[in-house]
Amino acid sequence: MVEPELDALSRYSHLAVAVDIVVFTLIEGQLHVLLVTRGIEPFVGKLALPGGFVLAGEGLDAAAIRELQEETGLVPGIAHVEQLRAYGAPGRDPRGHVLSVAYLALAPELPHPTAGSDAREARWVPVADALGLALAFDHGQILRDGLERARAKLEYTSLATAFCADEFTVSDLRAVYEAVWGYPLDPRNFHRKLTGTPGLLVDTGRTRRNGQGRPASLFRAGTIAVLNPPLTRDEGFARP
Amino acid sequence: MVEPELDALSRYSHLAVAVDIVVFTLIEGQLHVLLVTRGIEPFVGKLALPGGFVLAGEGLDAAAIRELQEETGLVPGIAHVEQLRAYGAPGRDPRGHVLSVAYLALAPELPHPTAGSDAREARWVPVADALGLALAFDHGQILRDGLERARAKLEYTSLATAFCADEFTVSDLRAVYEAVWGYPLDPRNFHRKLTGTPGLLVDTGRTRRNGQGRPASLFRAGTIAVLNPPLTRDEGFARP
DNA sequence: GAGGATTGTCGTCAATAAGACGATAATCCT
DNA sequence: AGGATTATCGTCTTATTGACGACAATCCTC
Repeated sequence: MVEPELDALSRYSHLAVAVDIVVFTLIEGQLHVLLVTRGIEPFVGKLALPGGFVLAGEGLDAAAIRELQEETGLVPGIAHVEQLRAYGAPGRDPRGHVLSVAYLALAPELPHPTAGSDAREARWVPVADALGLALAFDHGQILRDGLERARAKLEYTSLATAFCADEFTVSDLRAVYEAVWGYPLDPRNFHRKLTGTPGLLVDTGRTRRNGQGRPASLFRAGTIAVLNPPLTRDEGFARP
Repeated sequence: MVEPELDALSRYSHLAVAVDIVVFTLIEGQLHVLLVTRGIEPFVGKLALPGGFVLAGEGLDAAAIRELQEETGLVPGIAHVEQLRAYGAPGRDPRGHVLSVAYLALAPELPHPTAGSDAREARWVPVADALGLALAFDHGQILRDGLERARAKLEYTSLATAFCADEFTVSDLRAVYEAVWGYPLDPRNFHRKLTGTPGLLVDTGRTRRNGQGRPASLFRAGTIAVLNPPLTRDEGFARP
């Protein structure tokens, strides 16, 4: 195709660009996703992923982080944020052609679970429930893609630590895996694998009492971000 | 943020949206990427990835496939095409804010390697060379991301077959892995792994003579698209 | 404060898969 | 015919996993 003149760029600006964010966190051992109730058309009253339009001159990552902060009050640096992919089917927004760049964010359990800075109500919904709801736009698909990305990256990265506080126990980590993958793991083999990967966990030397049972050693994330060989999950066992 | 009125969508259309495609193919056992020489500003004369602006009402995948067809004459269905990710840093295009959705395409060796339908010259460049060139825009980064995606997906999918013709030998497949990963694999272990994964390859019963040596059995791709367990690559061995 | 319940950690054993590499098969070349 | 070349099968060793026993260190209850 022929490219535009220098000043004719706006001839090709027929798409609005938005970001939508799949924010996961763990609440009482259960995986939750942040959803907002839409206050305006289209899809008034329906649940949707938090998001909004990219502002002029704003980068995509910046827009995602800004929206995340507006919806949750999350300070950048606490959560892990990465781009998922772009969704641009022509009919996905009834108002017109809107391209959405979806992001995946993982956060530790937050002190204030809900804090909407604008009119929309935001709340944490168990992922198992959210998957059964009819979300606005193609947000159901985006949620499924985000969940699959999170599940896959737990296999071969240290991403699970993004769900944990600065210091955590091996059981904390295992709870993350069990919540995201949806089935229980053997505590002994999990412990062997995670502590046996050099550079993954750094032992603080201290322990933490969890109500009952023997106190667990406290770790913080090490420098290694890649698990090689990976921690394979049992395909076909994930709870929908 | 506050959302626009129904008819105010254009207030948020300040980005132009383009697609850029990383097309890989194998030519004489070497991995090549399709690059075009830019005919207009900015970056006149520089090499860039093929791509162009998304047309009004056009989906992203459709735009990528259209551009791919315009540049290479590739018929949809022959090549594997998947979205890579979106690139939207404000300064990546000197003309203004342009969001690019990058795609990765893998094609078997084509009869007509170069066929530009417009003024730009397109040609296959060995990836080893392309990585050392200063490409236009952030296309160097996109190329590196595309290469990493291809390398990673060979590990756990049957994607290598996308580089091969309809029928192929185990050696053909191994040549794909060696070209993409950049180092040699043991023919015996590779053969055992690939033929030992049920459902991955379907034996046609026929063989093919390759100049010298014993004729090789001809296979076609089976129904299994995921390798479990994966074929792990040797990290830190890849040739740049 | 003794015993049981609970949770964390270490160890053992068998099954599986991968890396190294010998050996044979089926072709081409000279 | 003999050597070179490529394909395929087999063997051995080692690394990793999955299943599960055993012990350690705490809490709870009587």
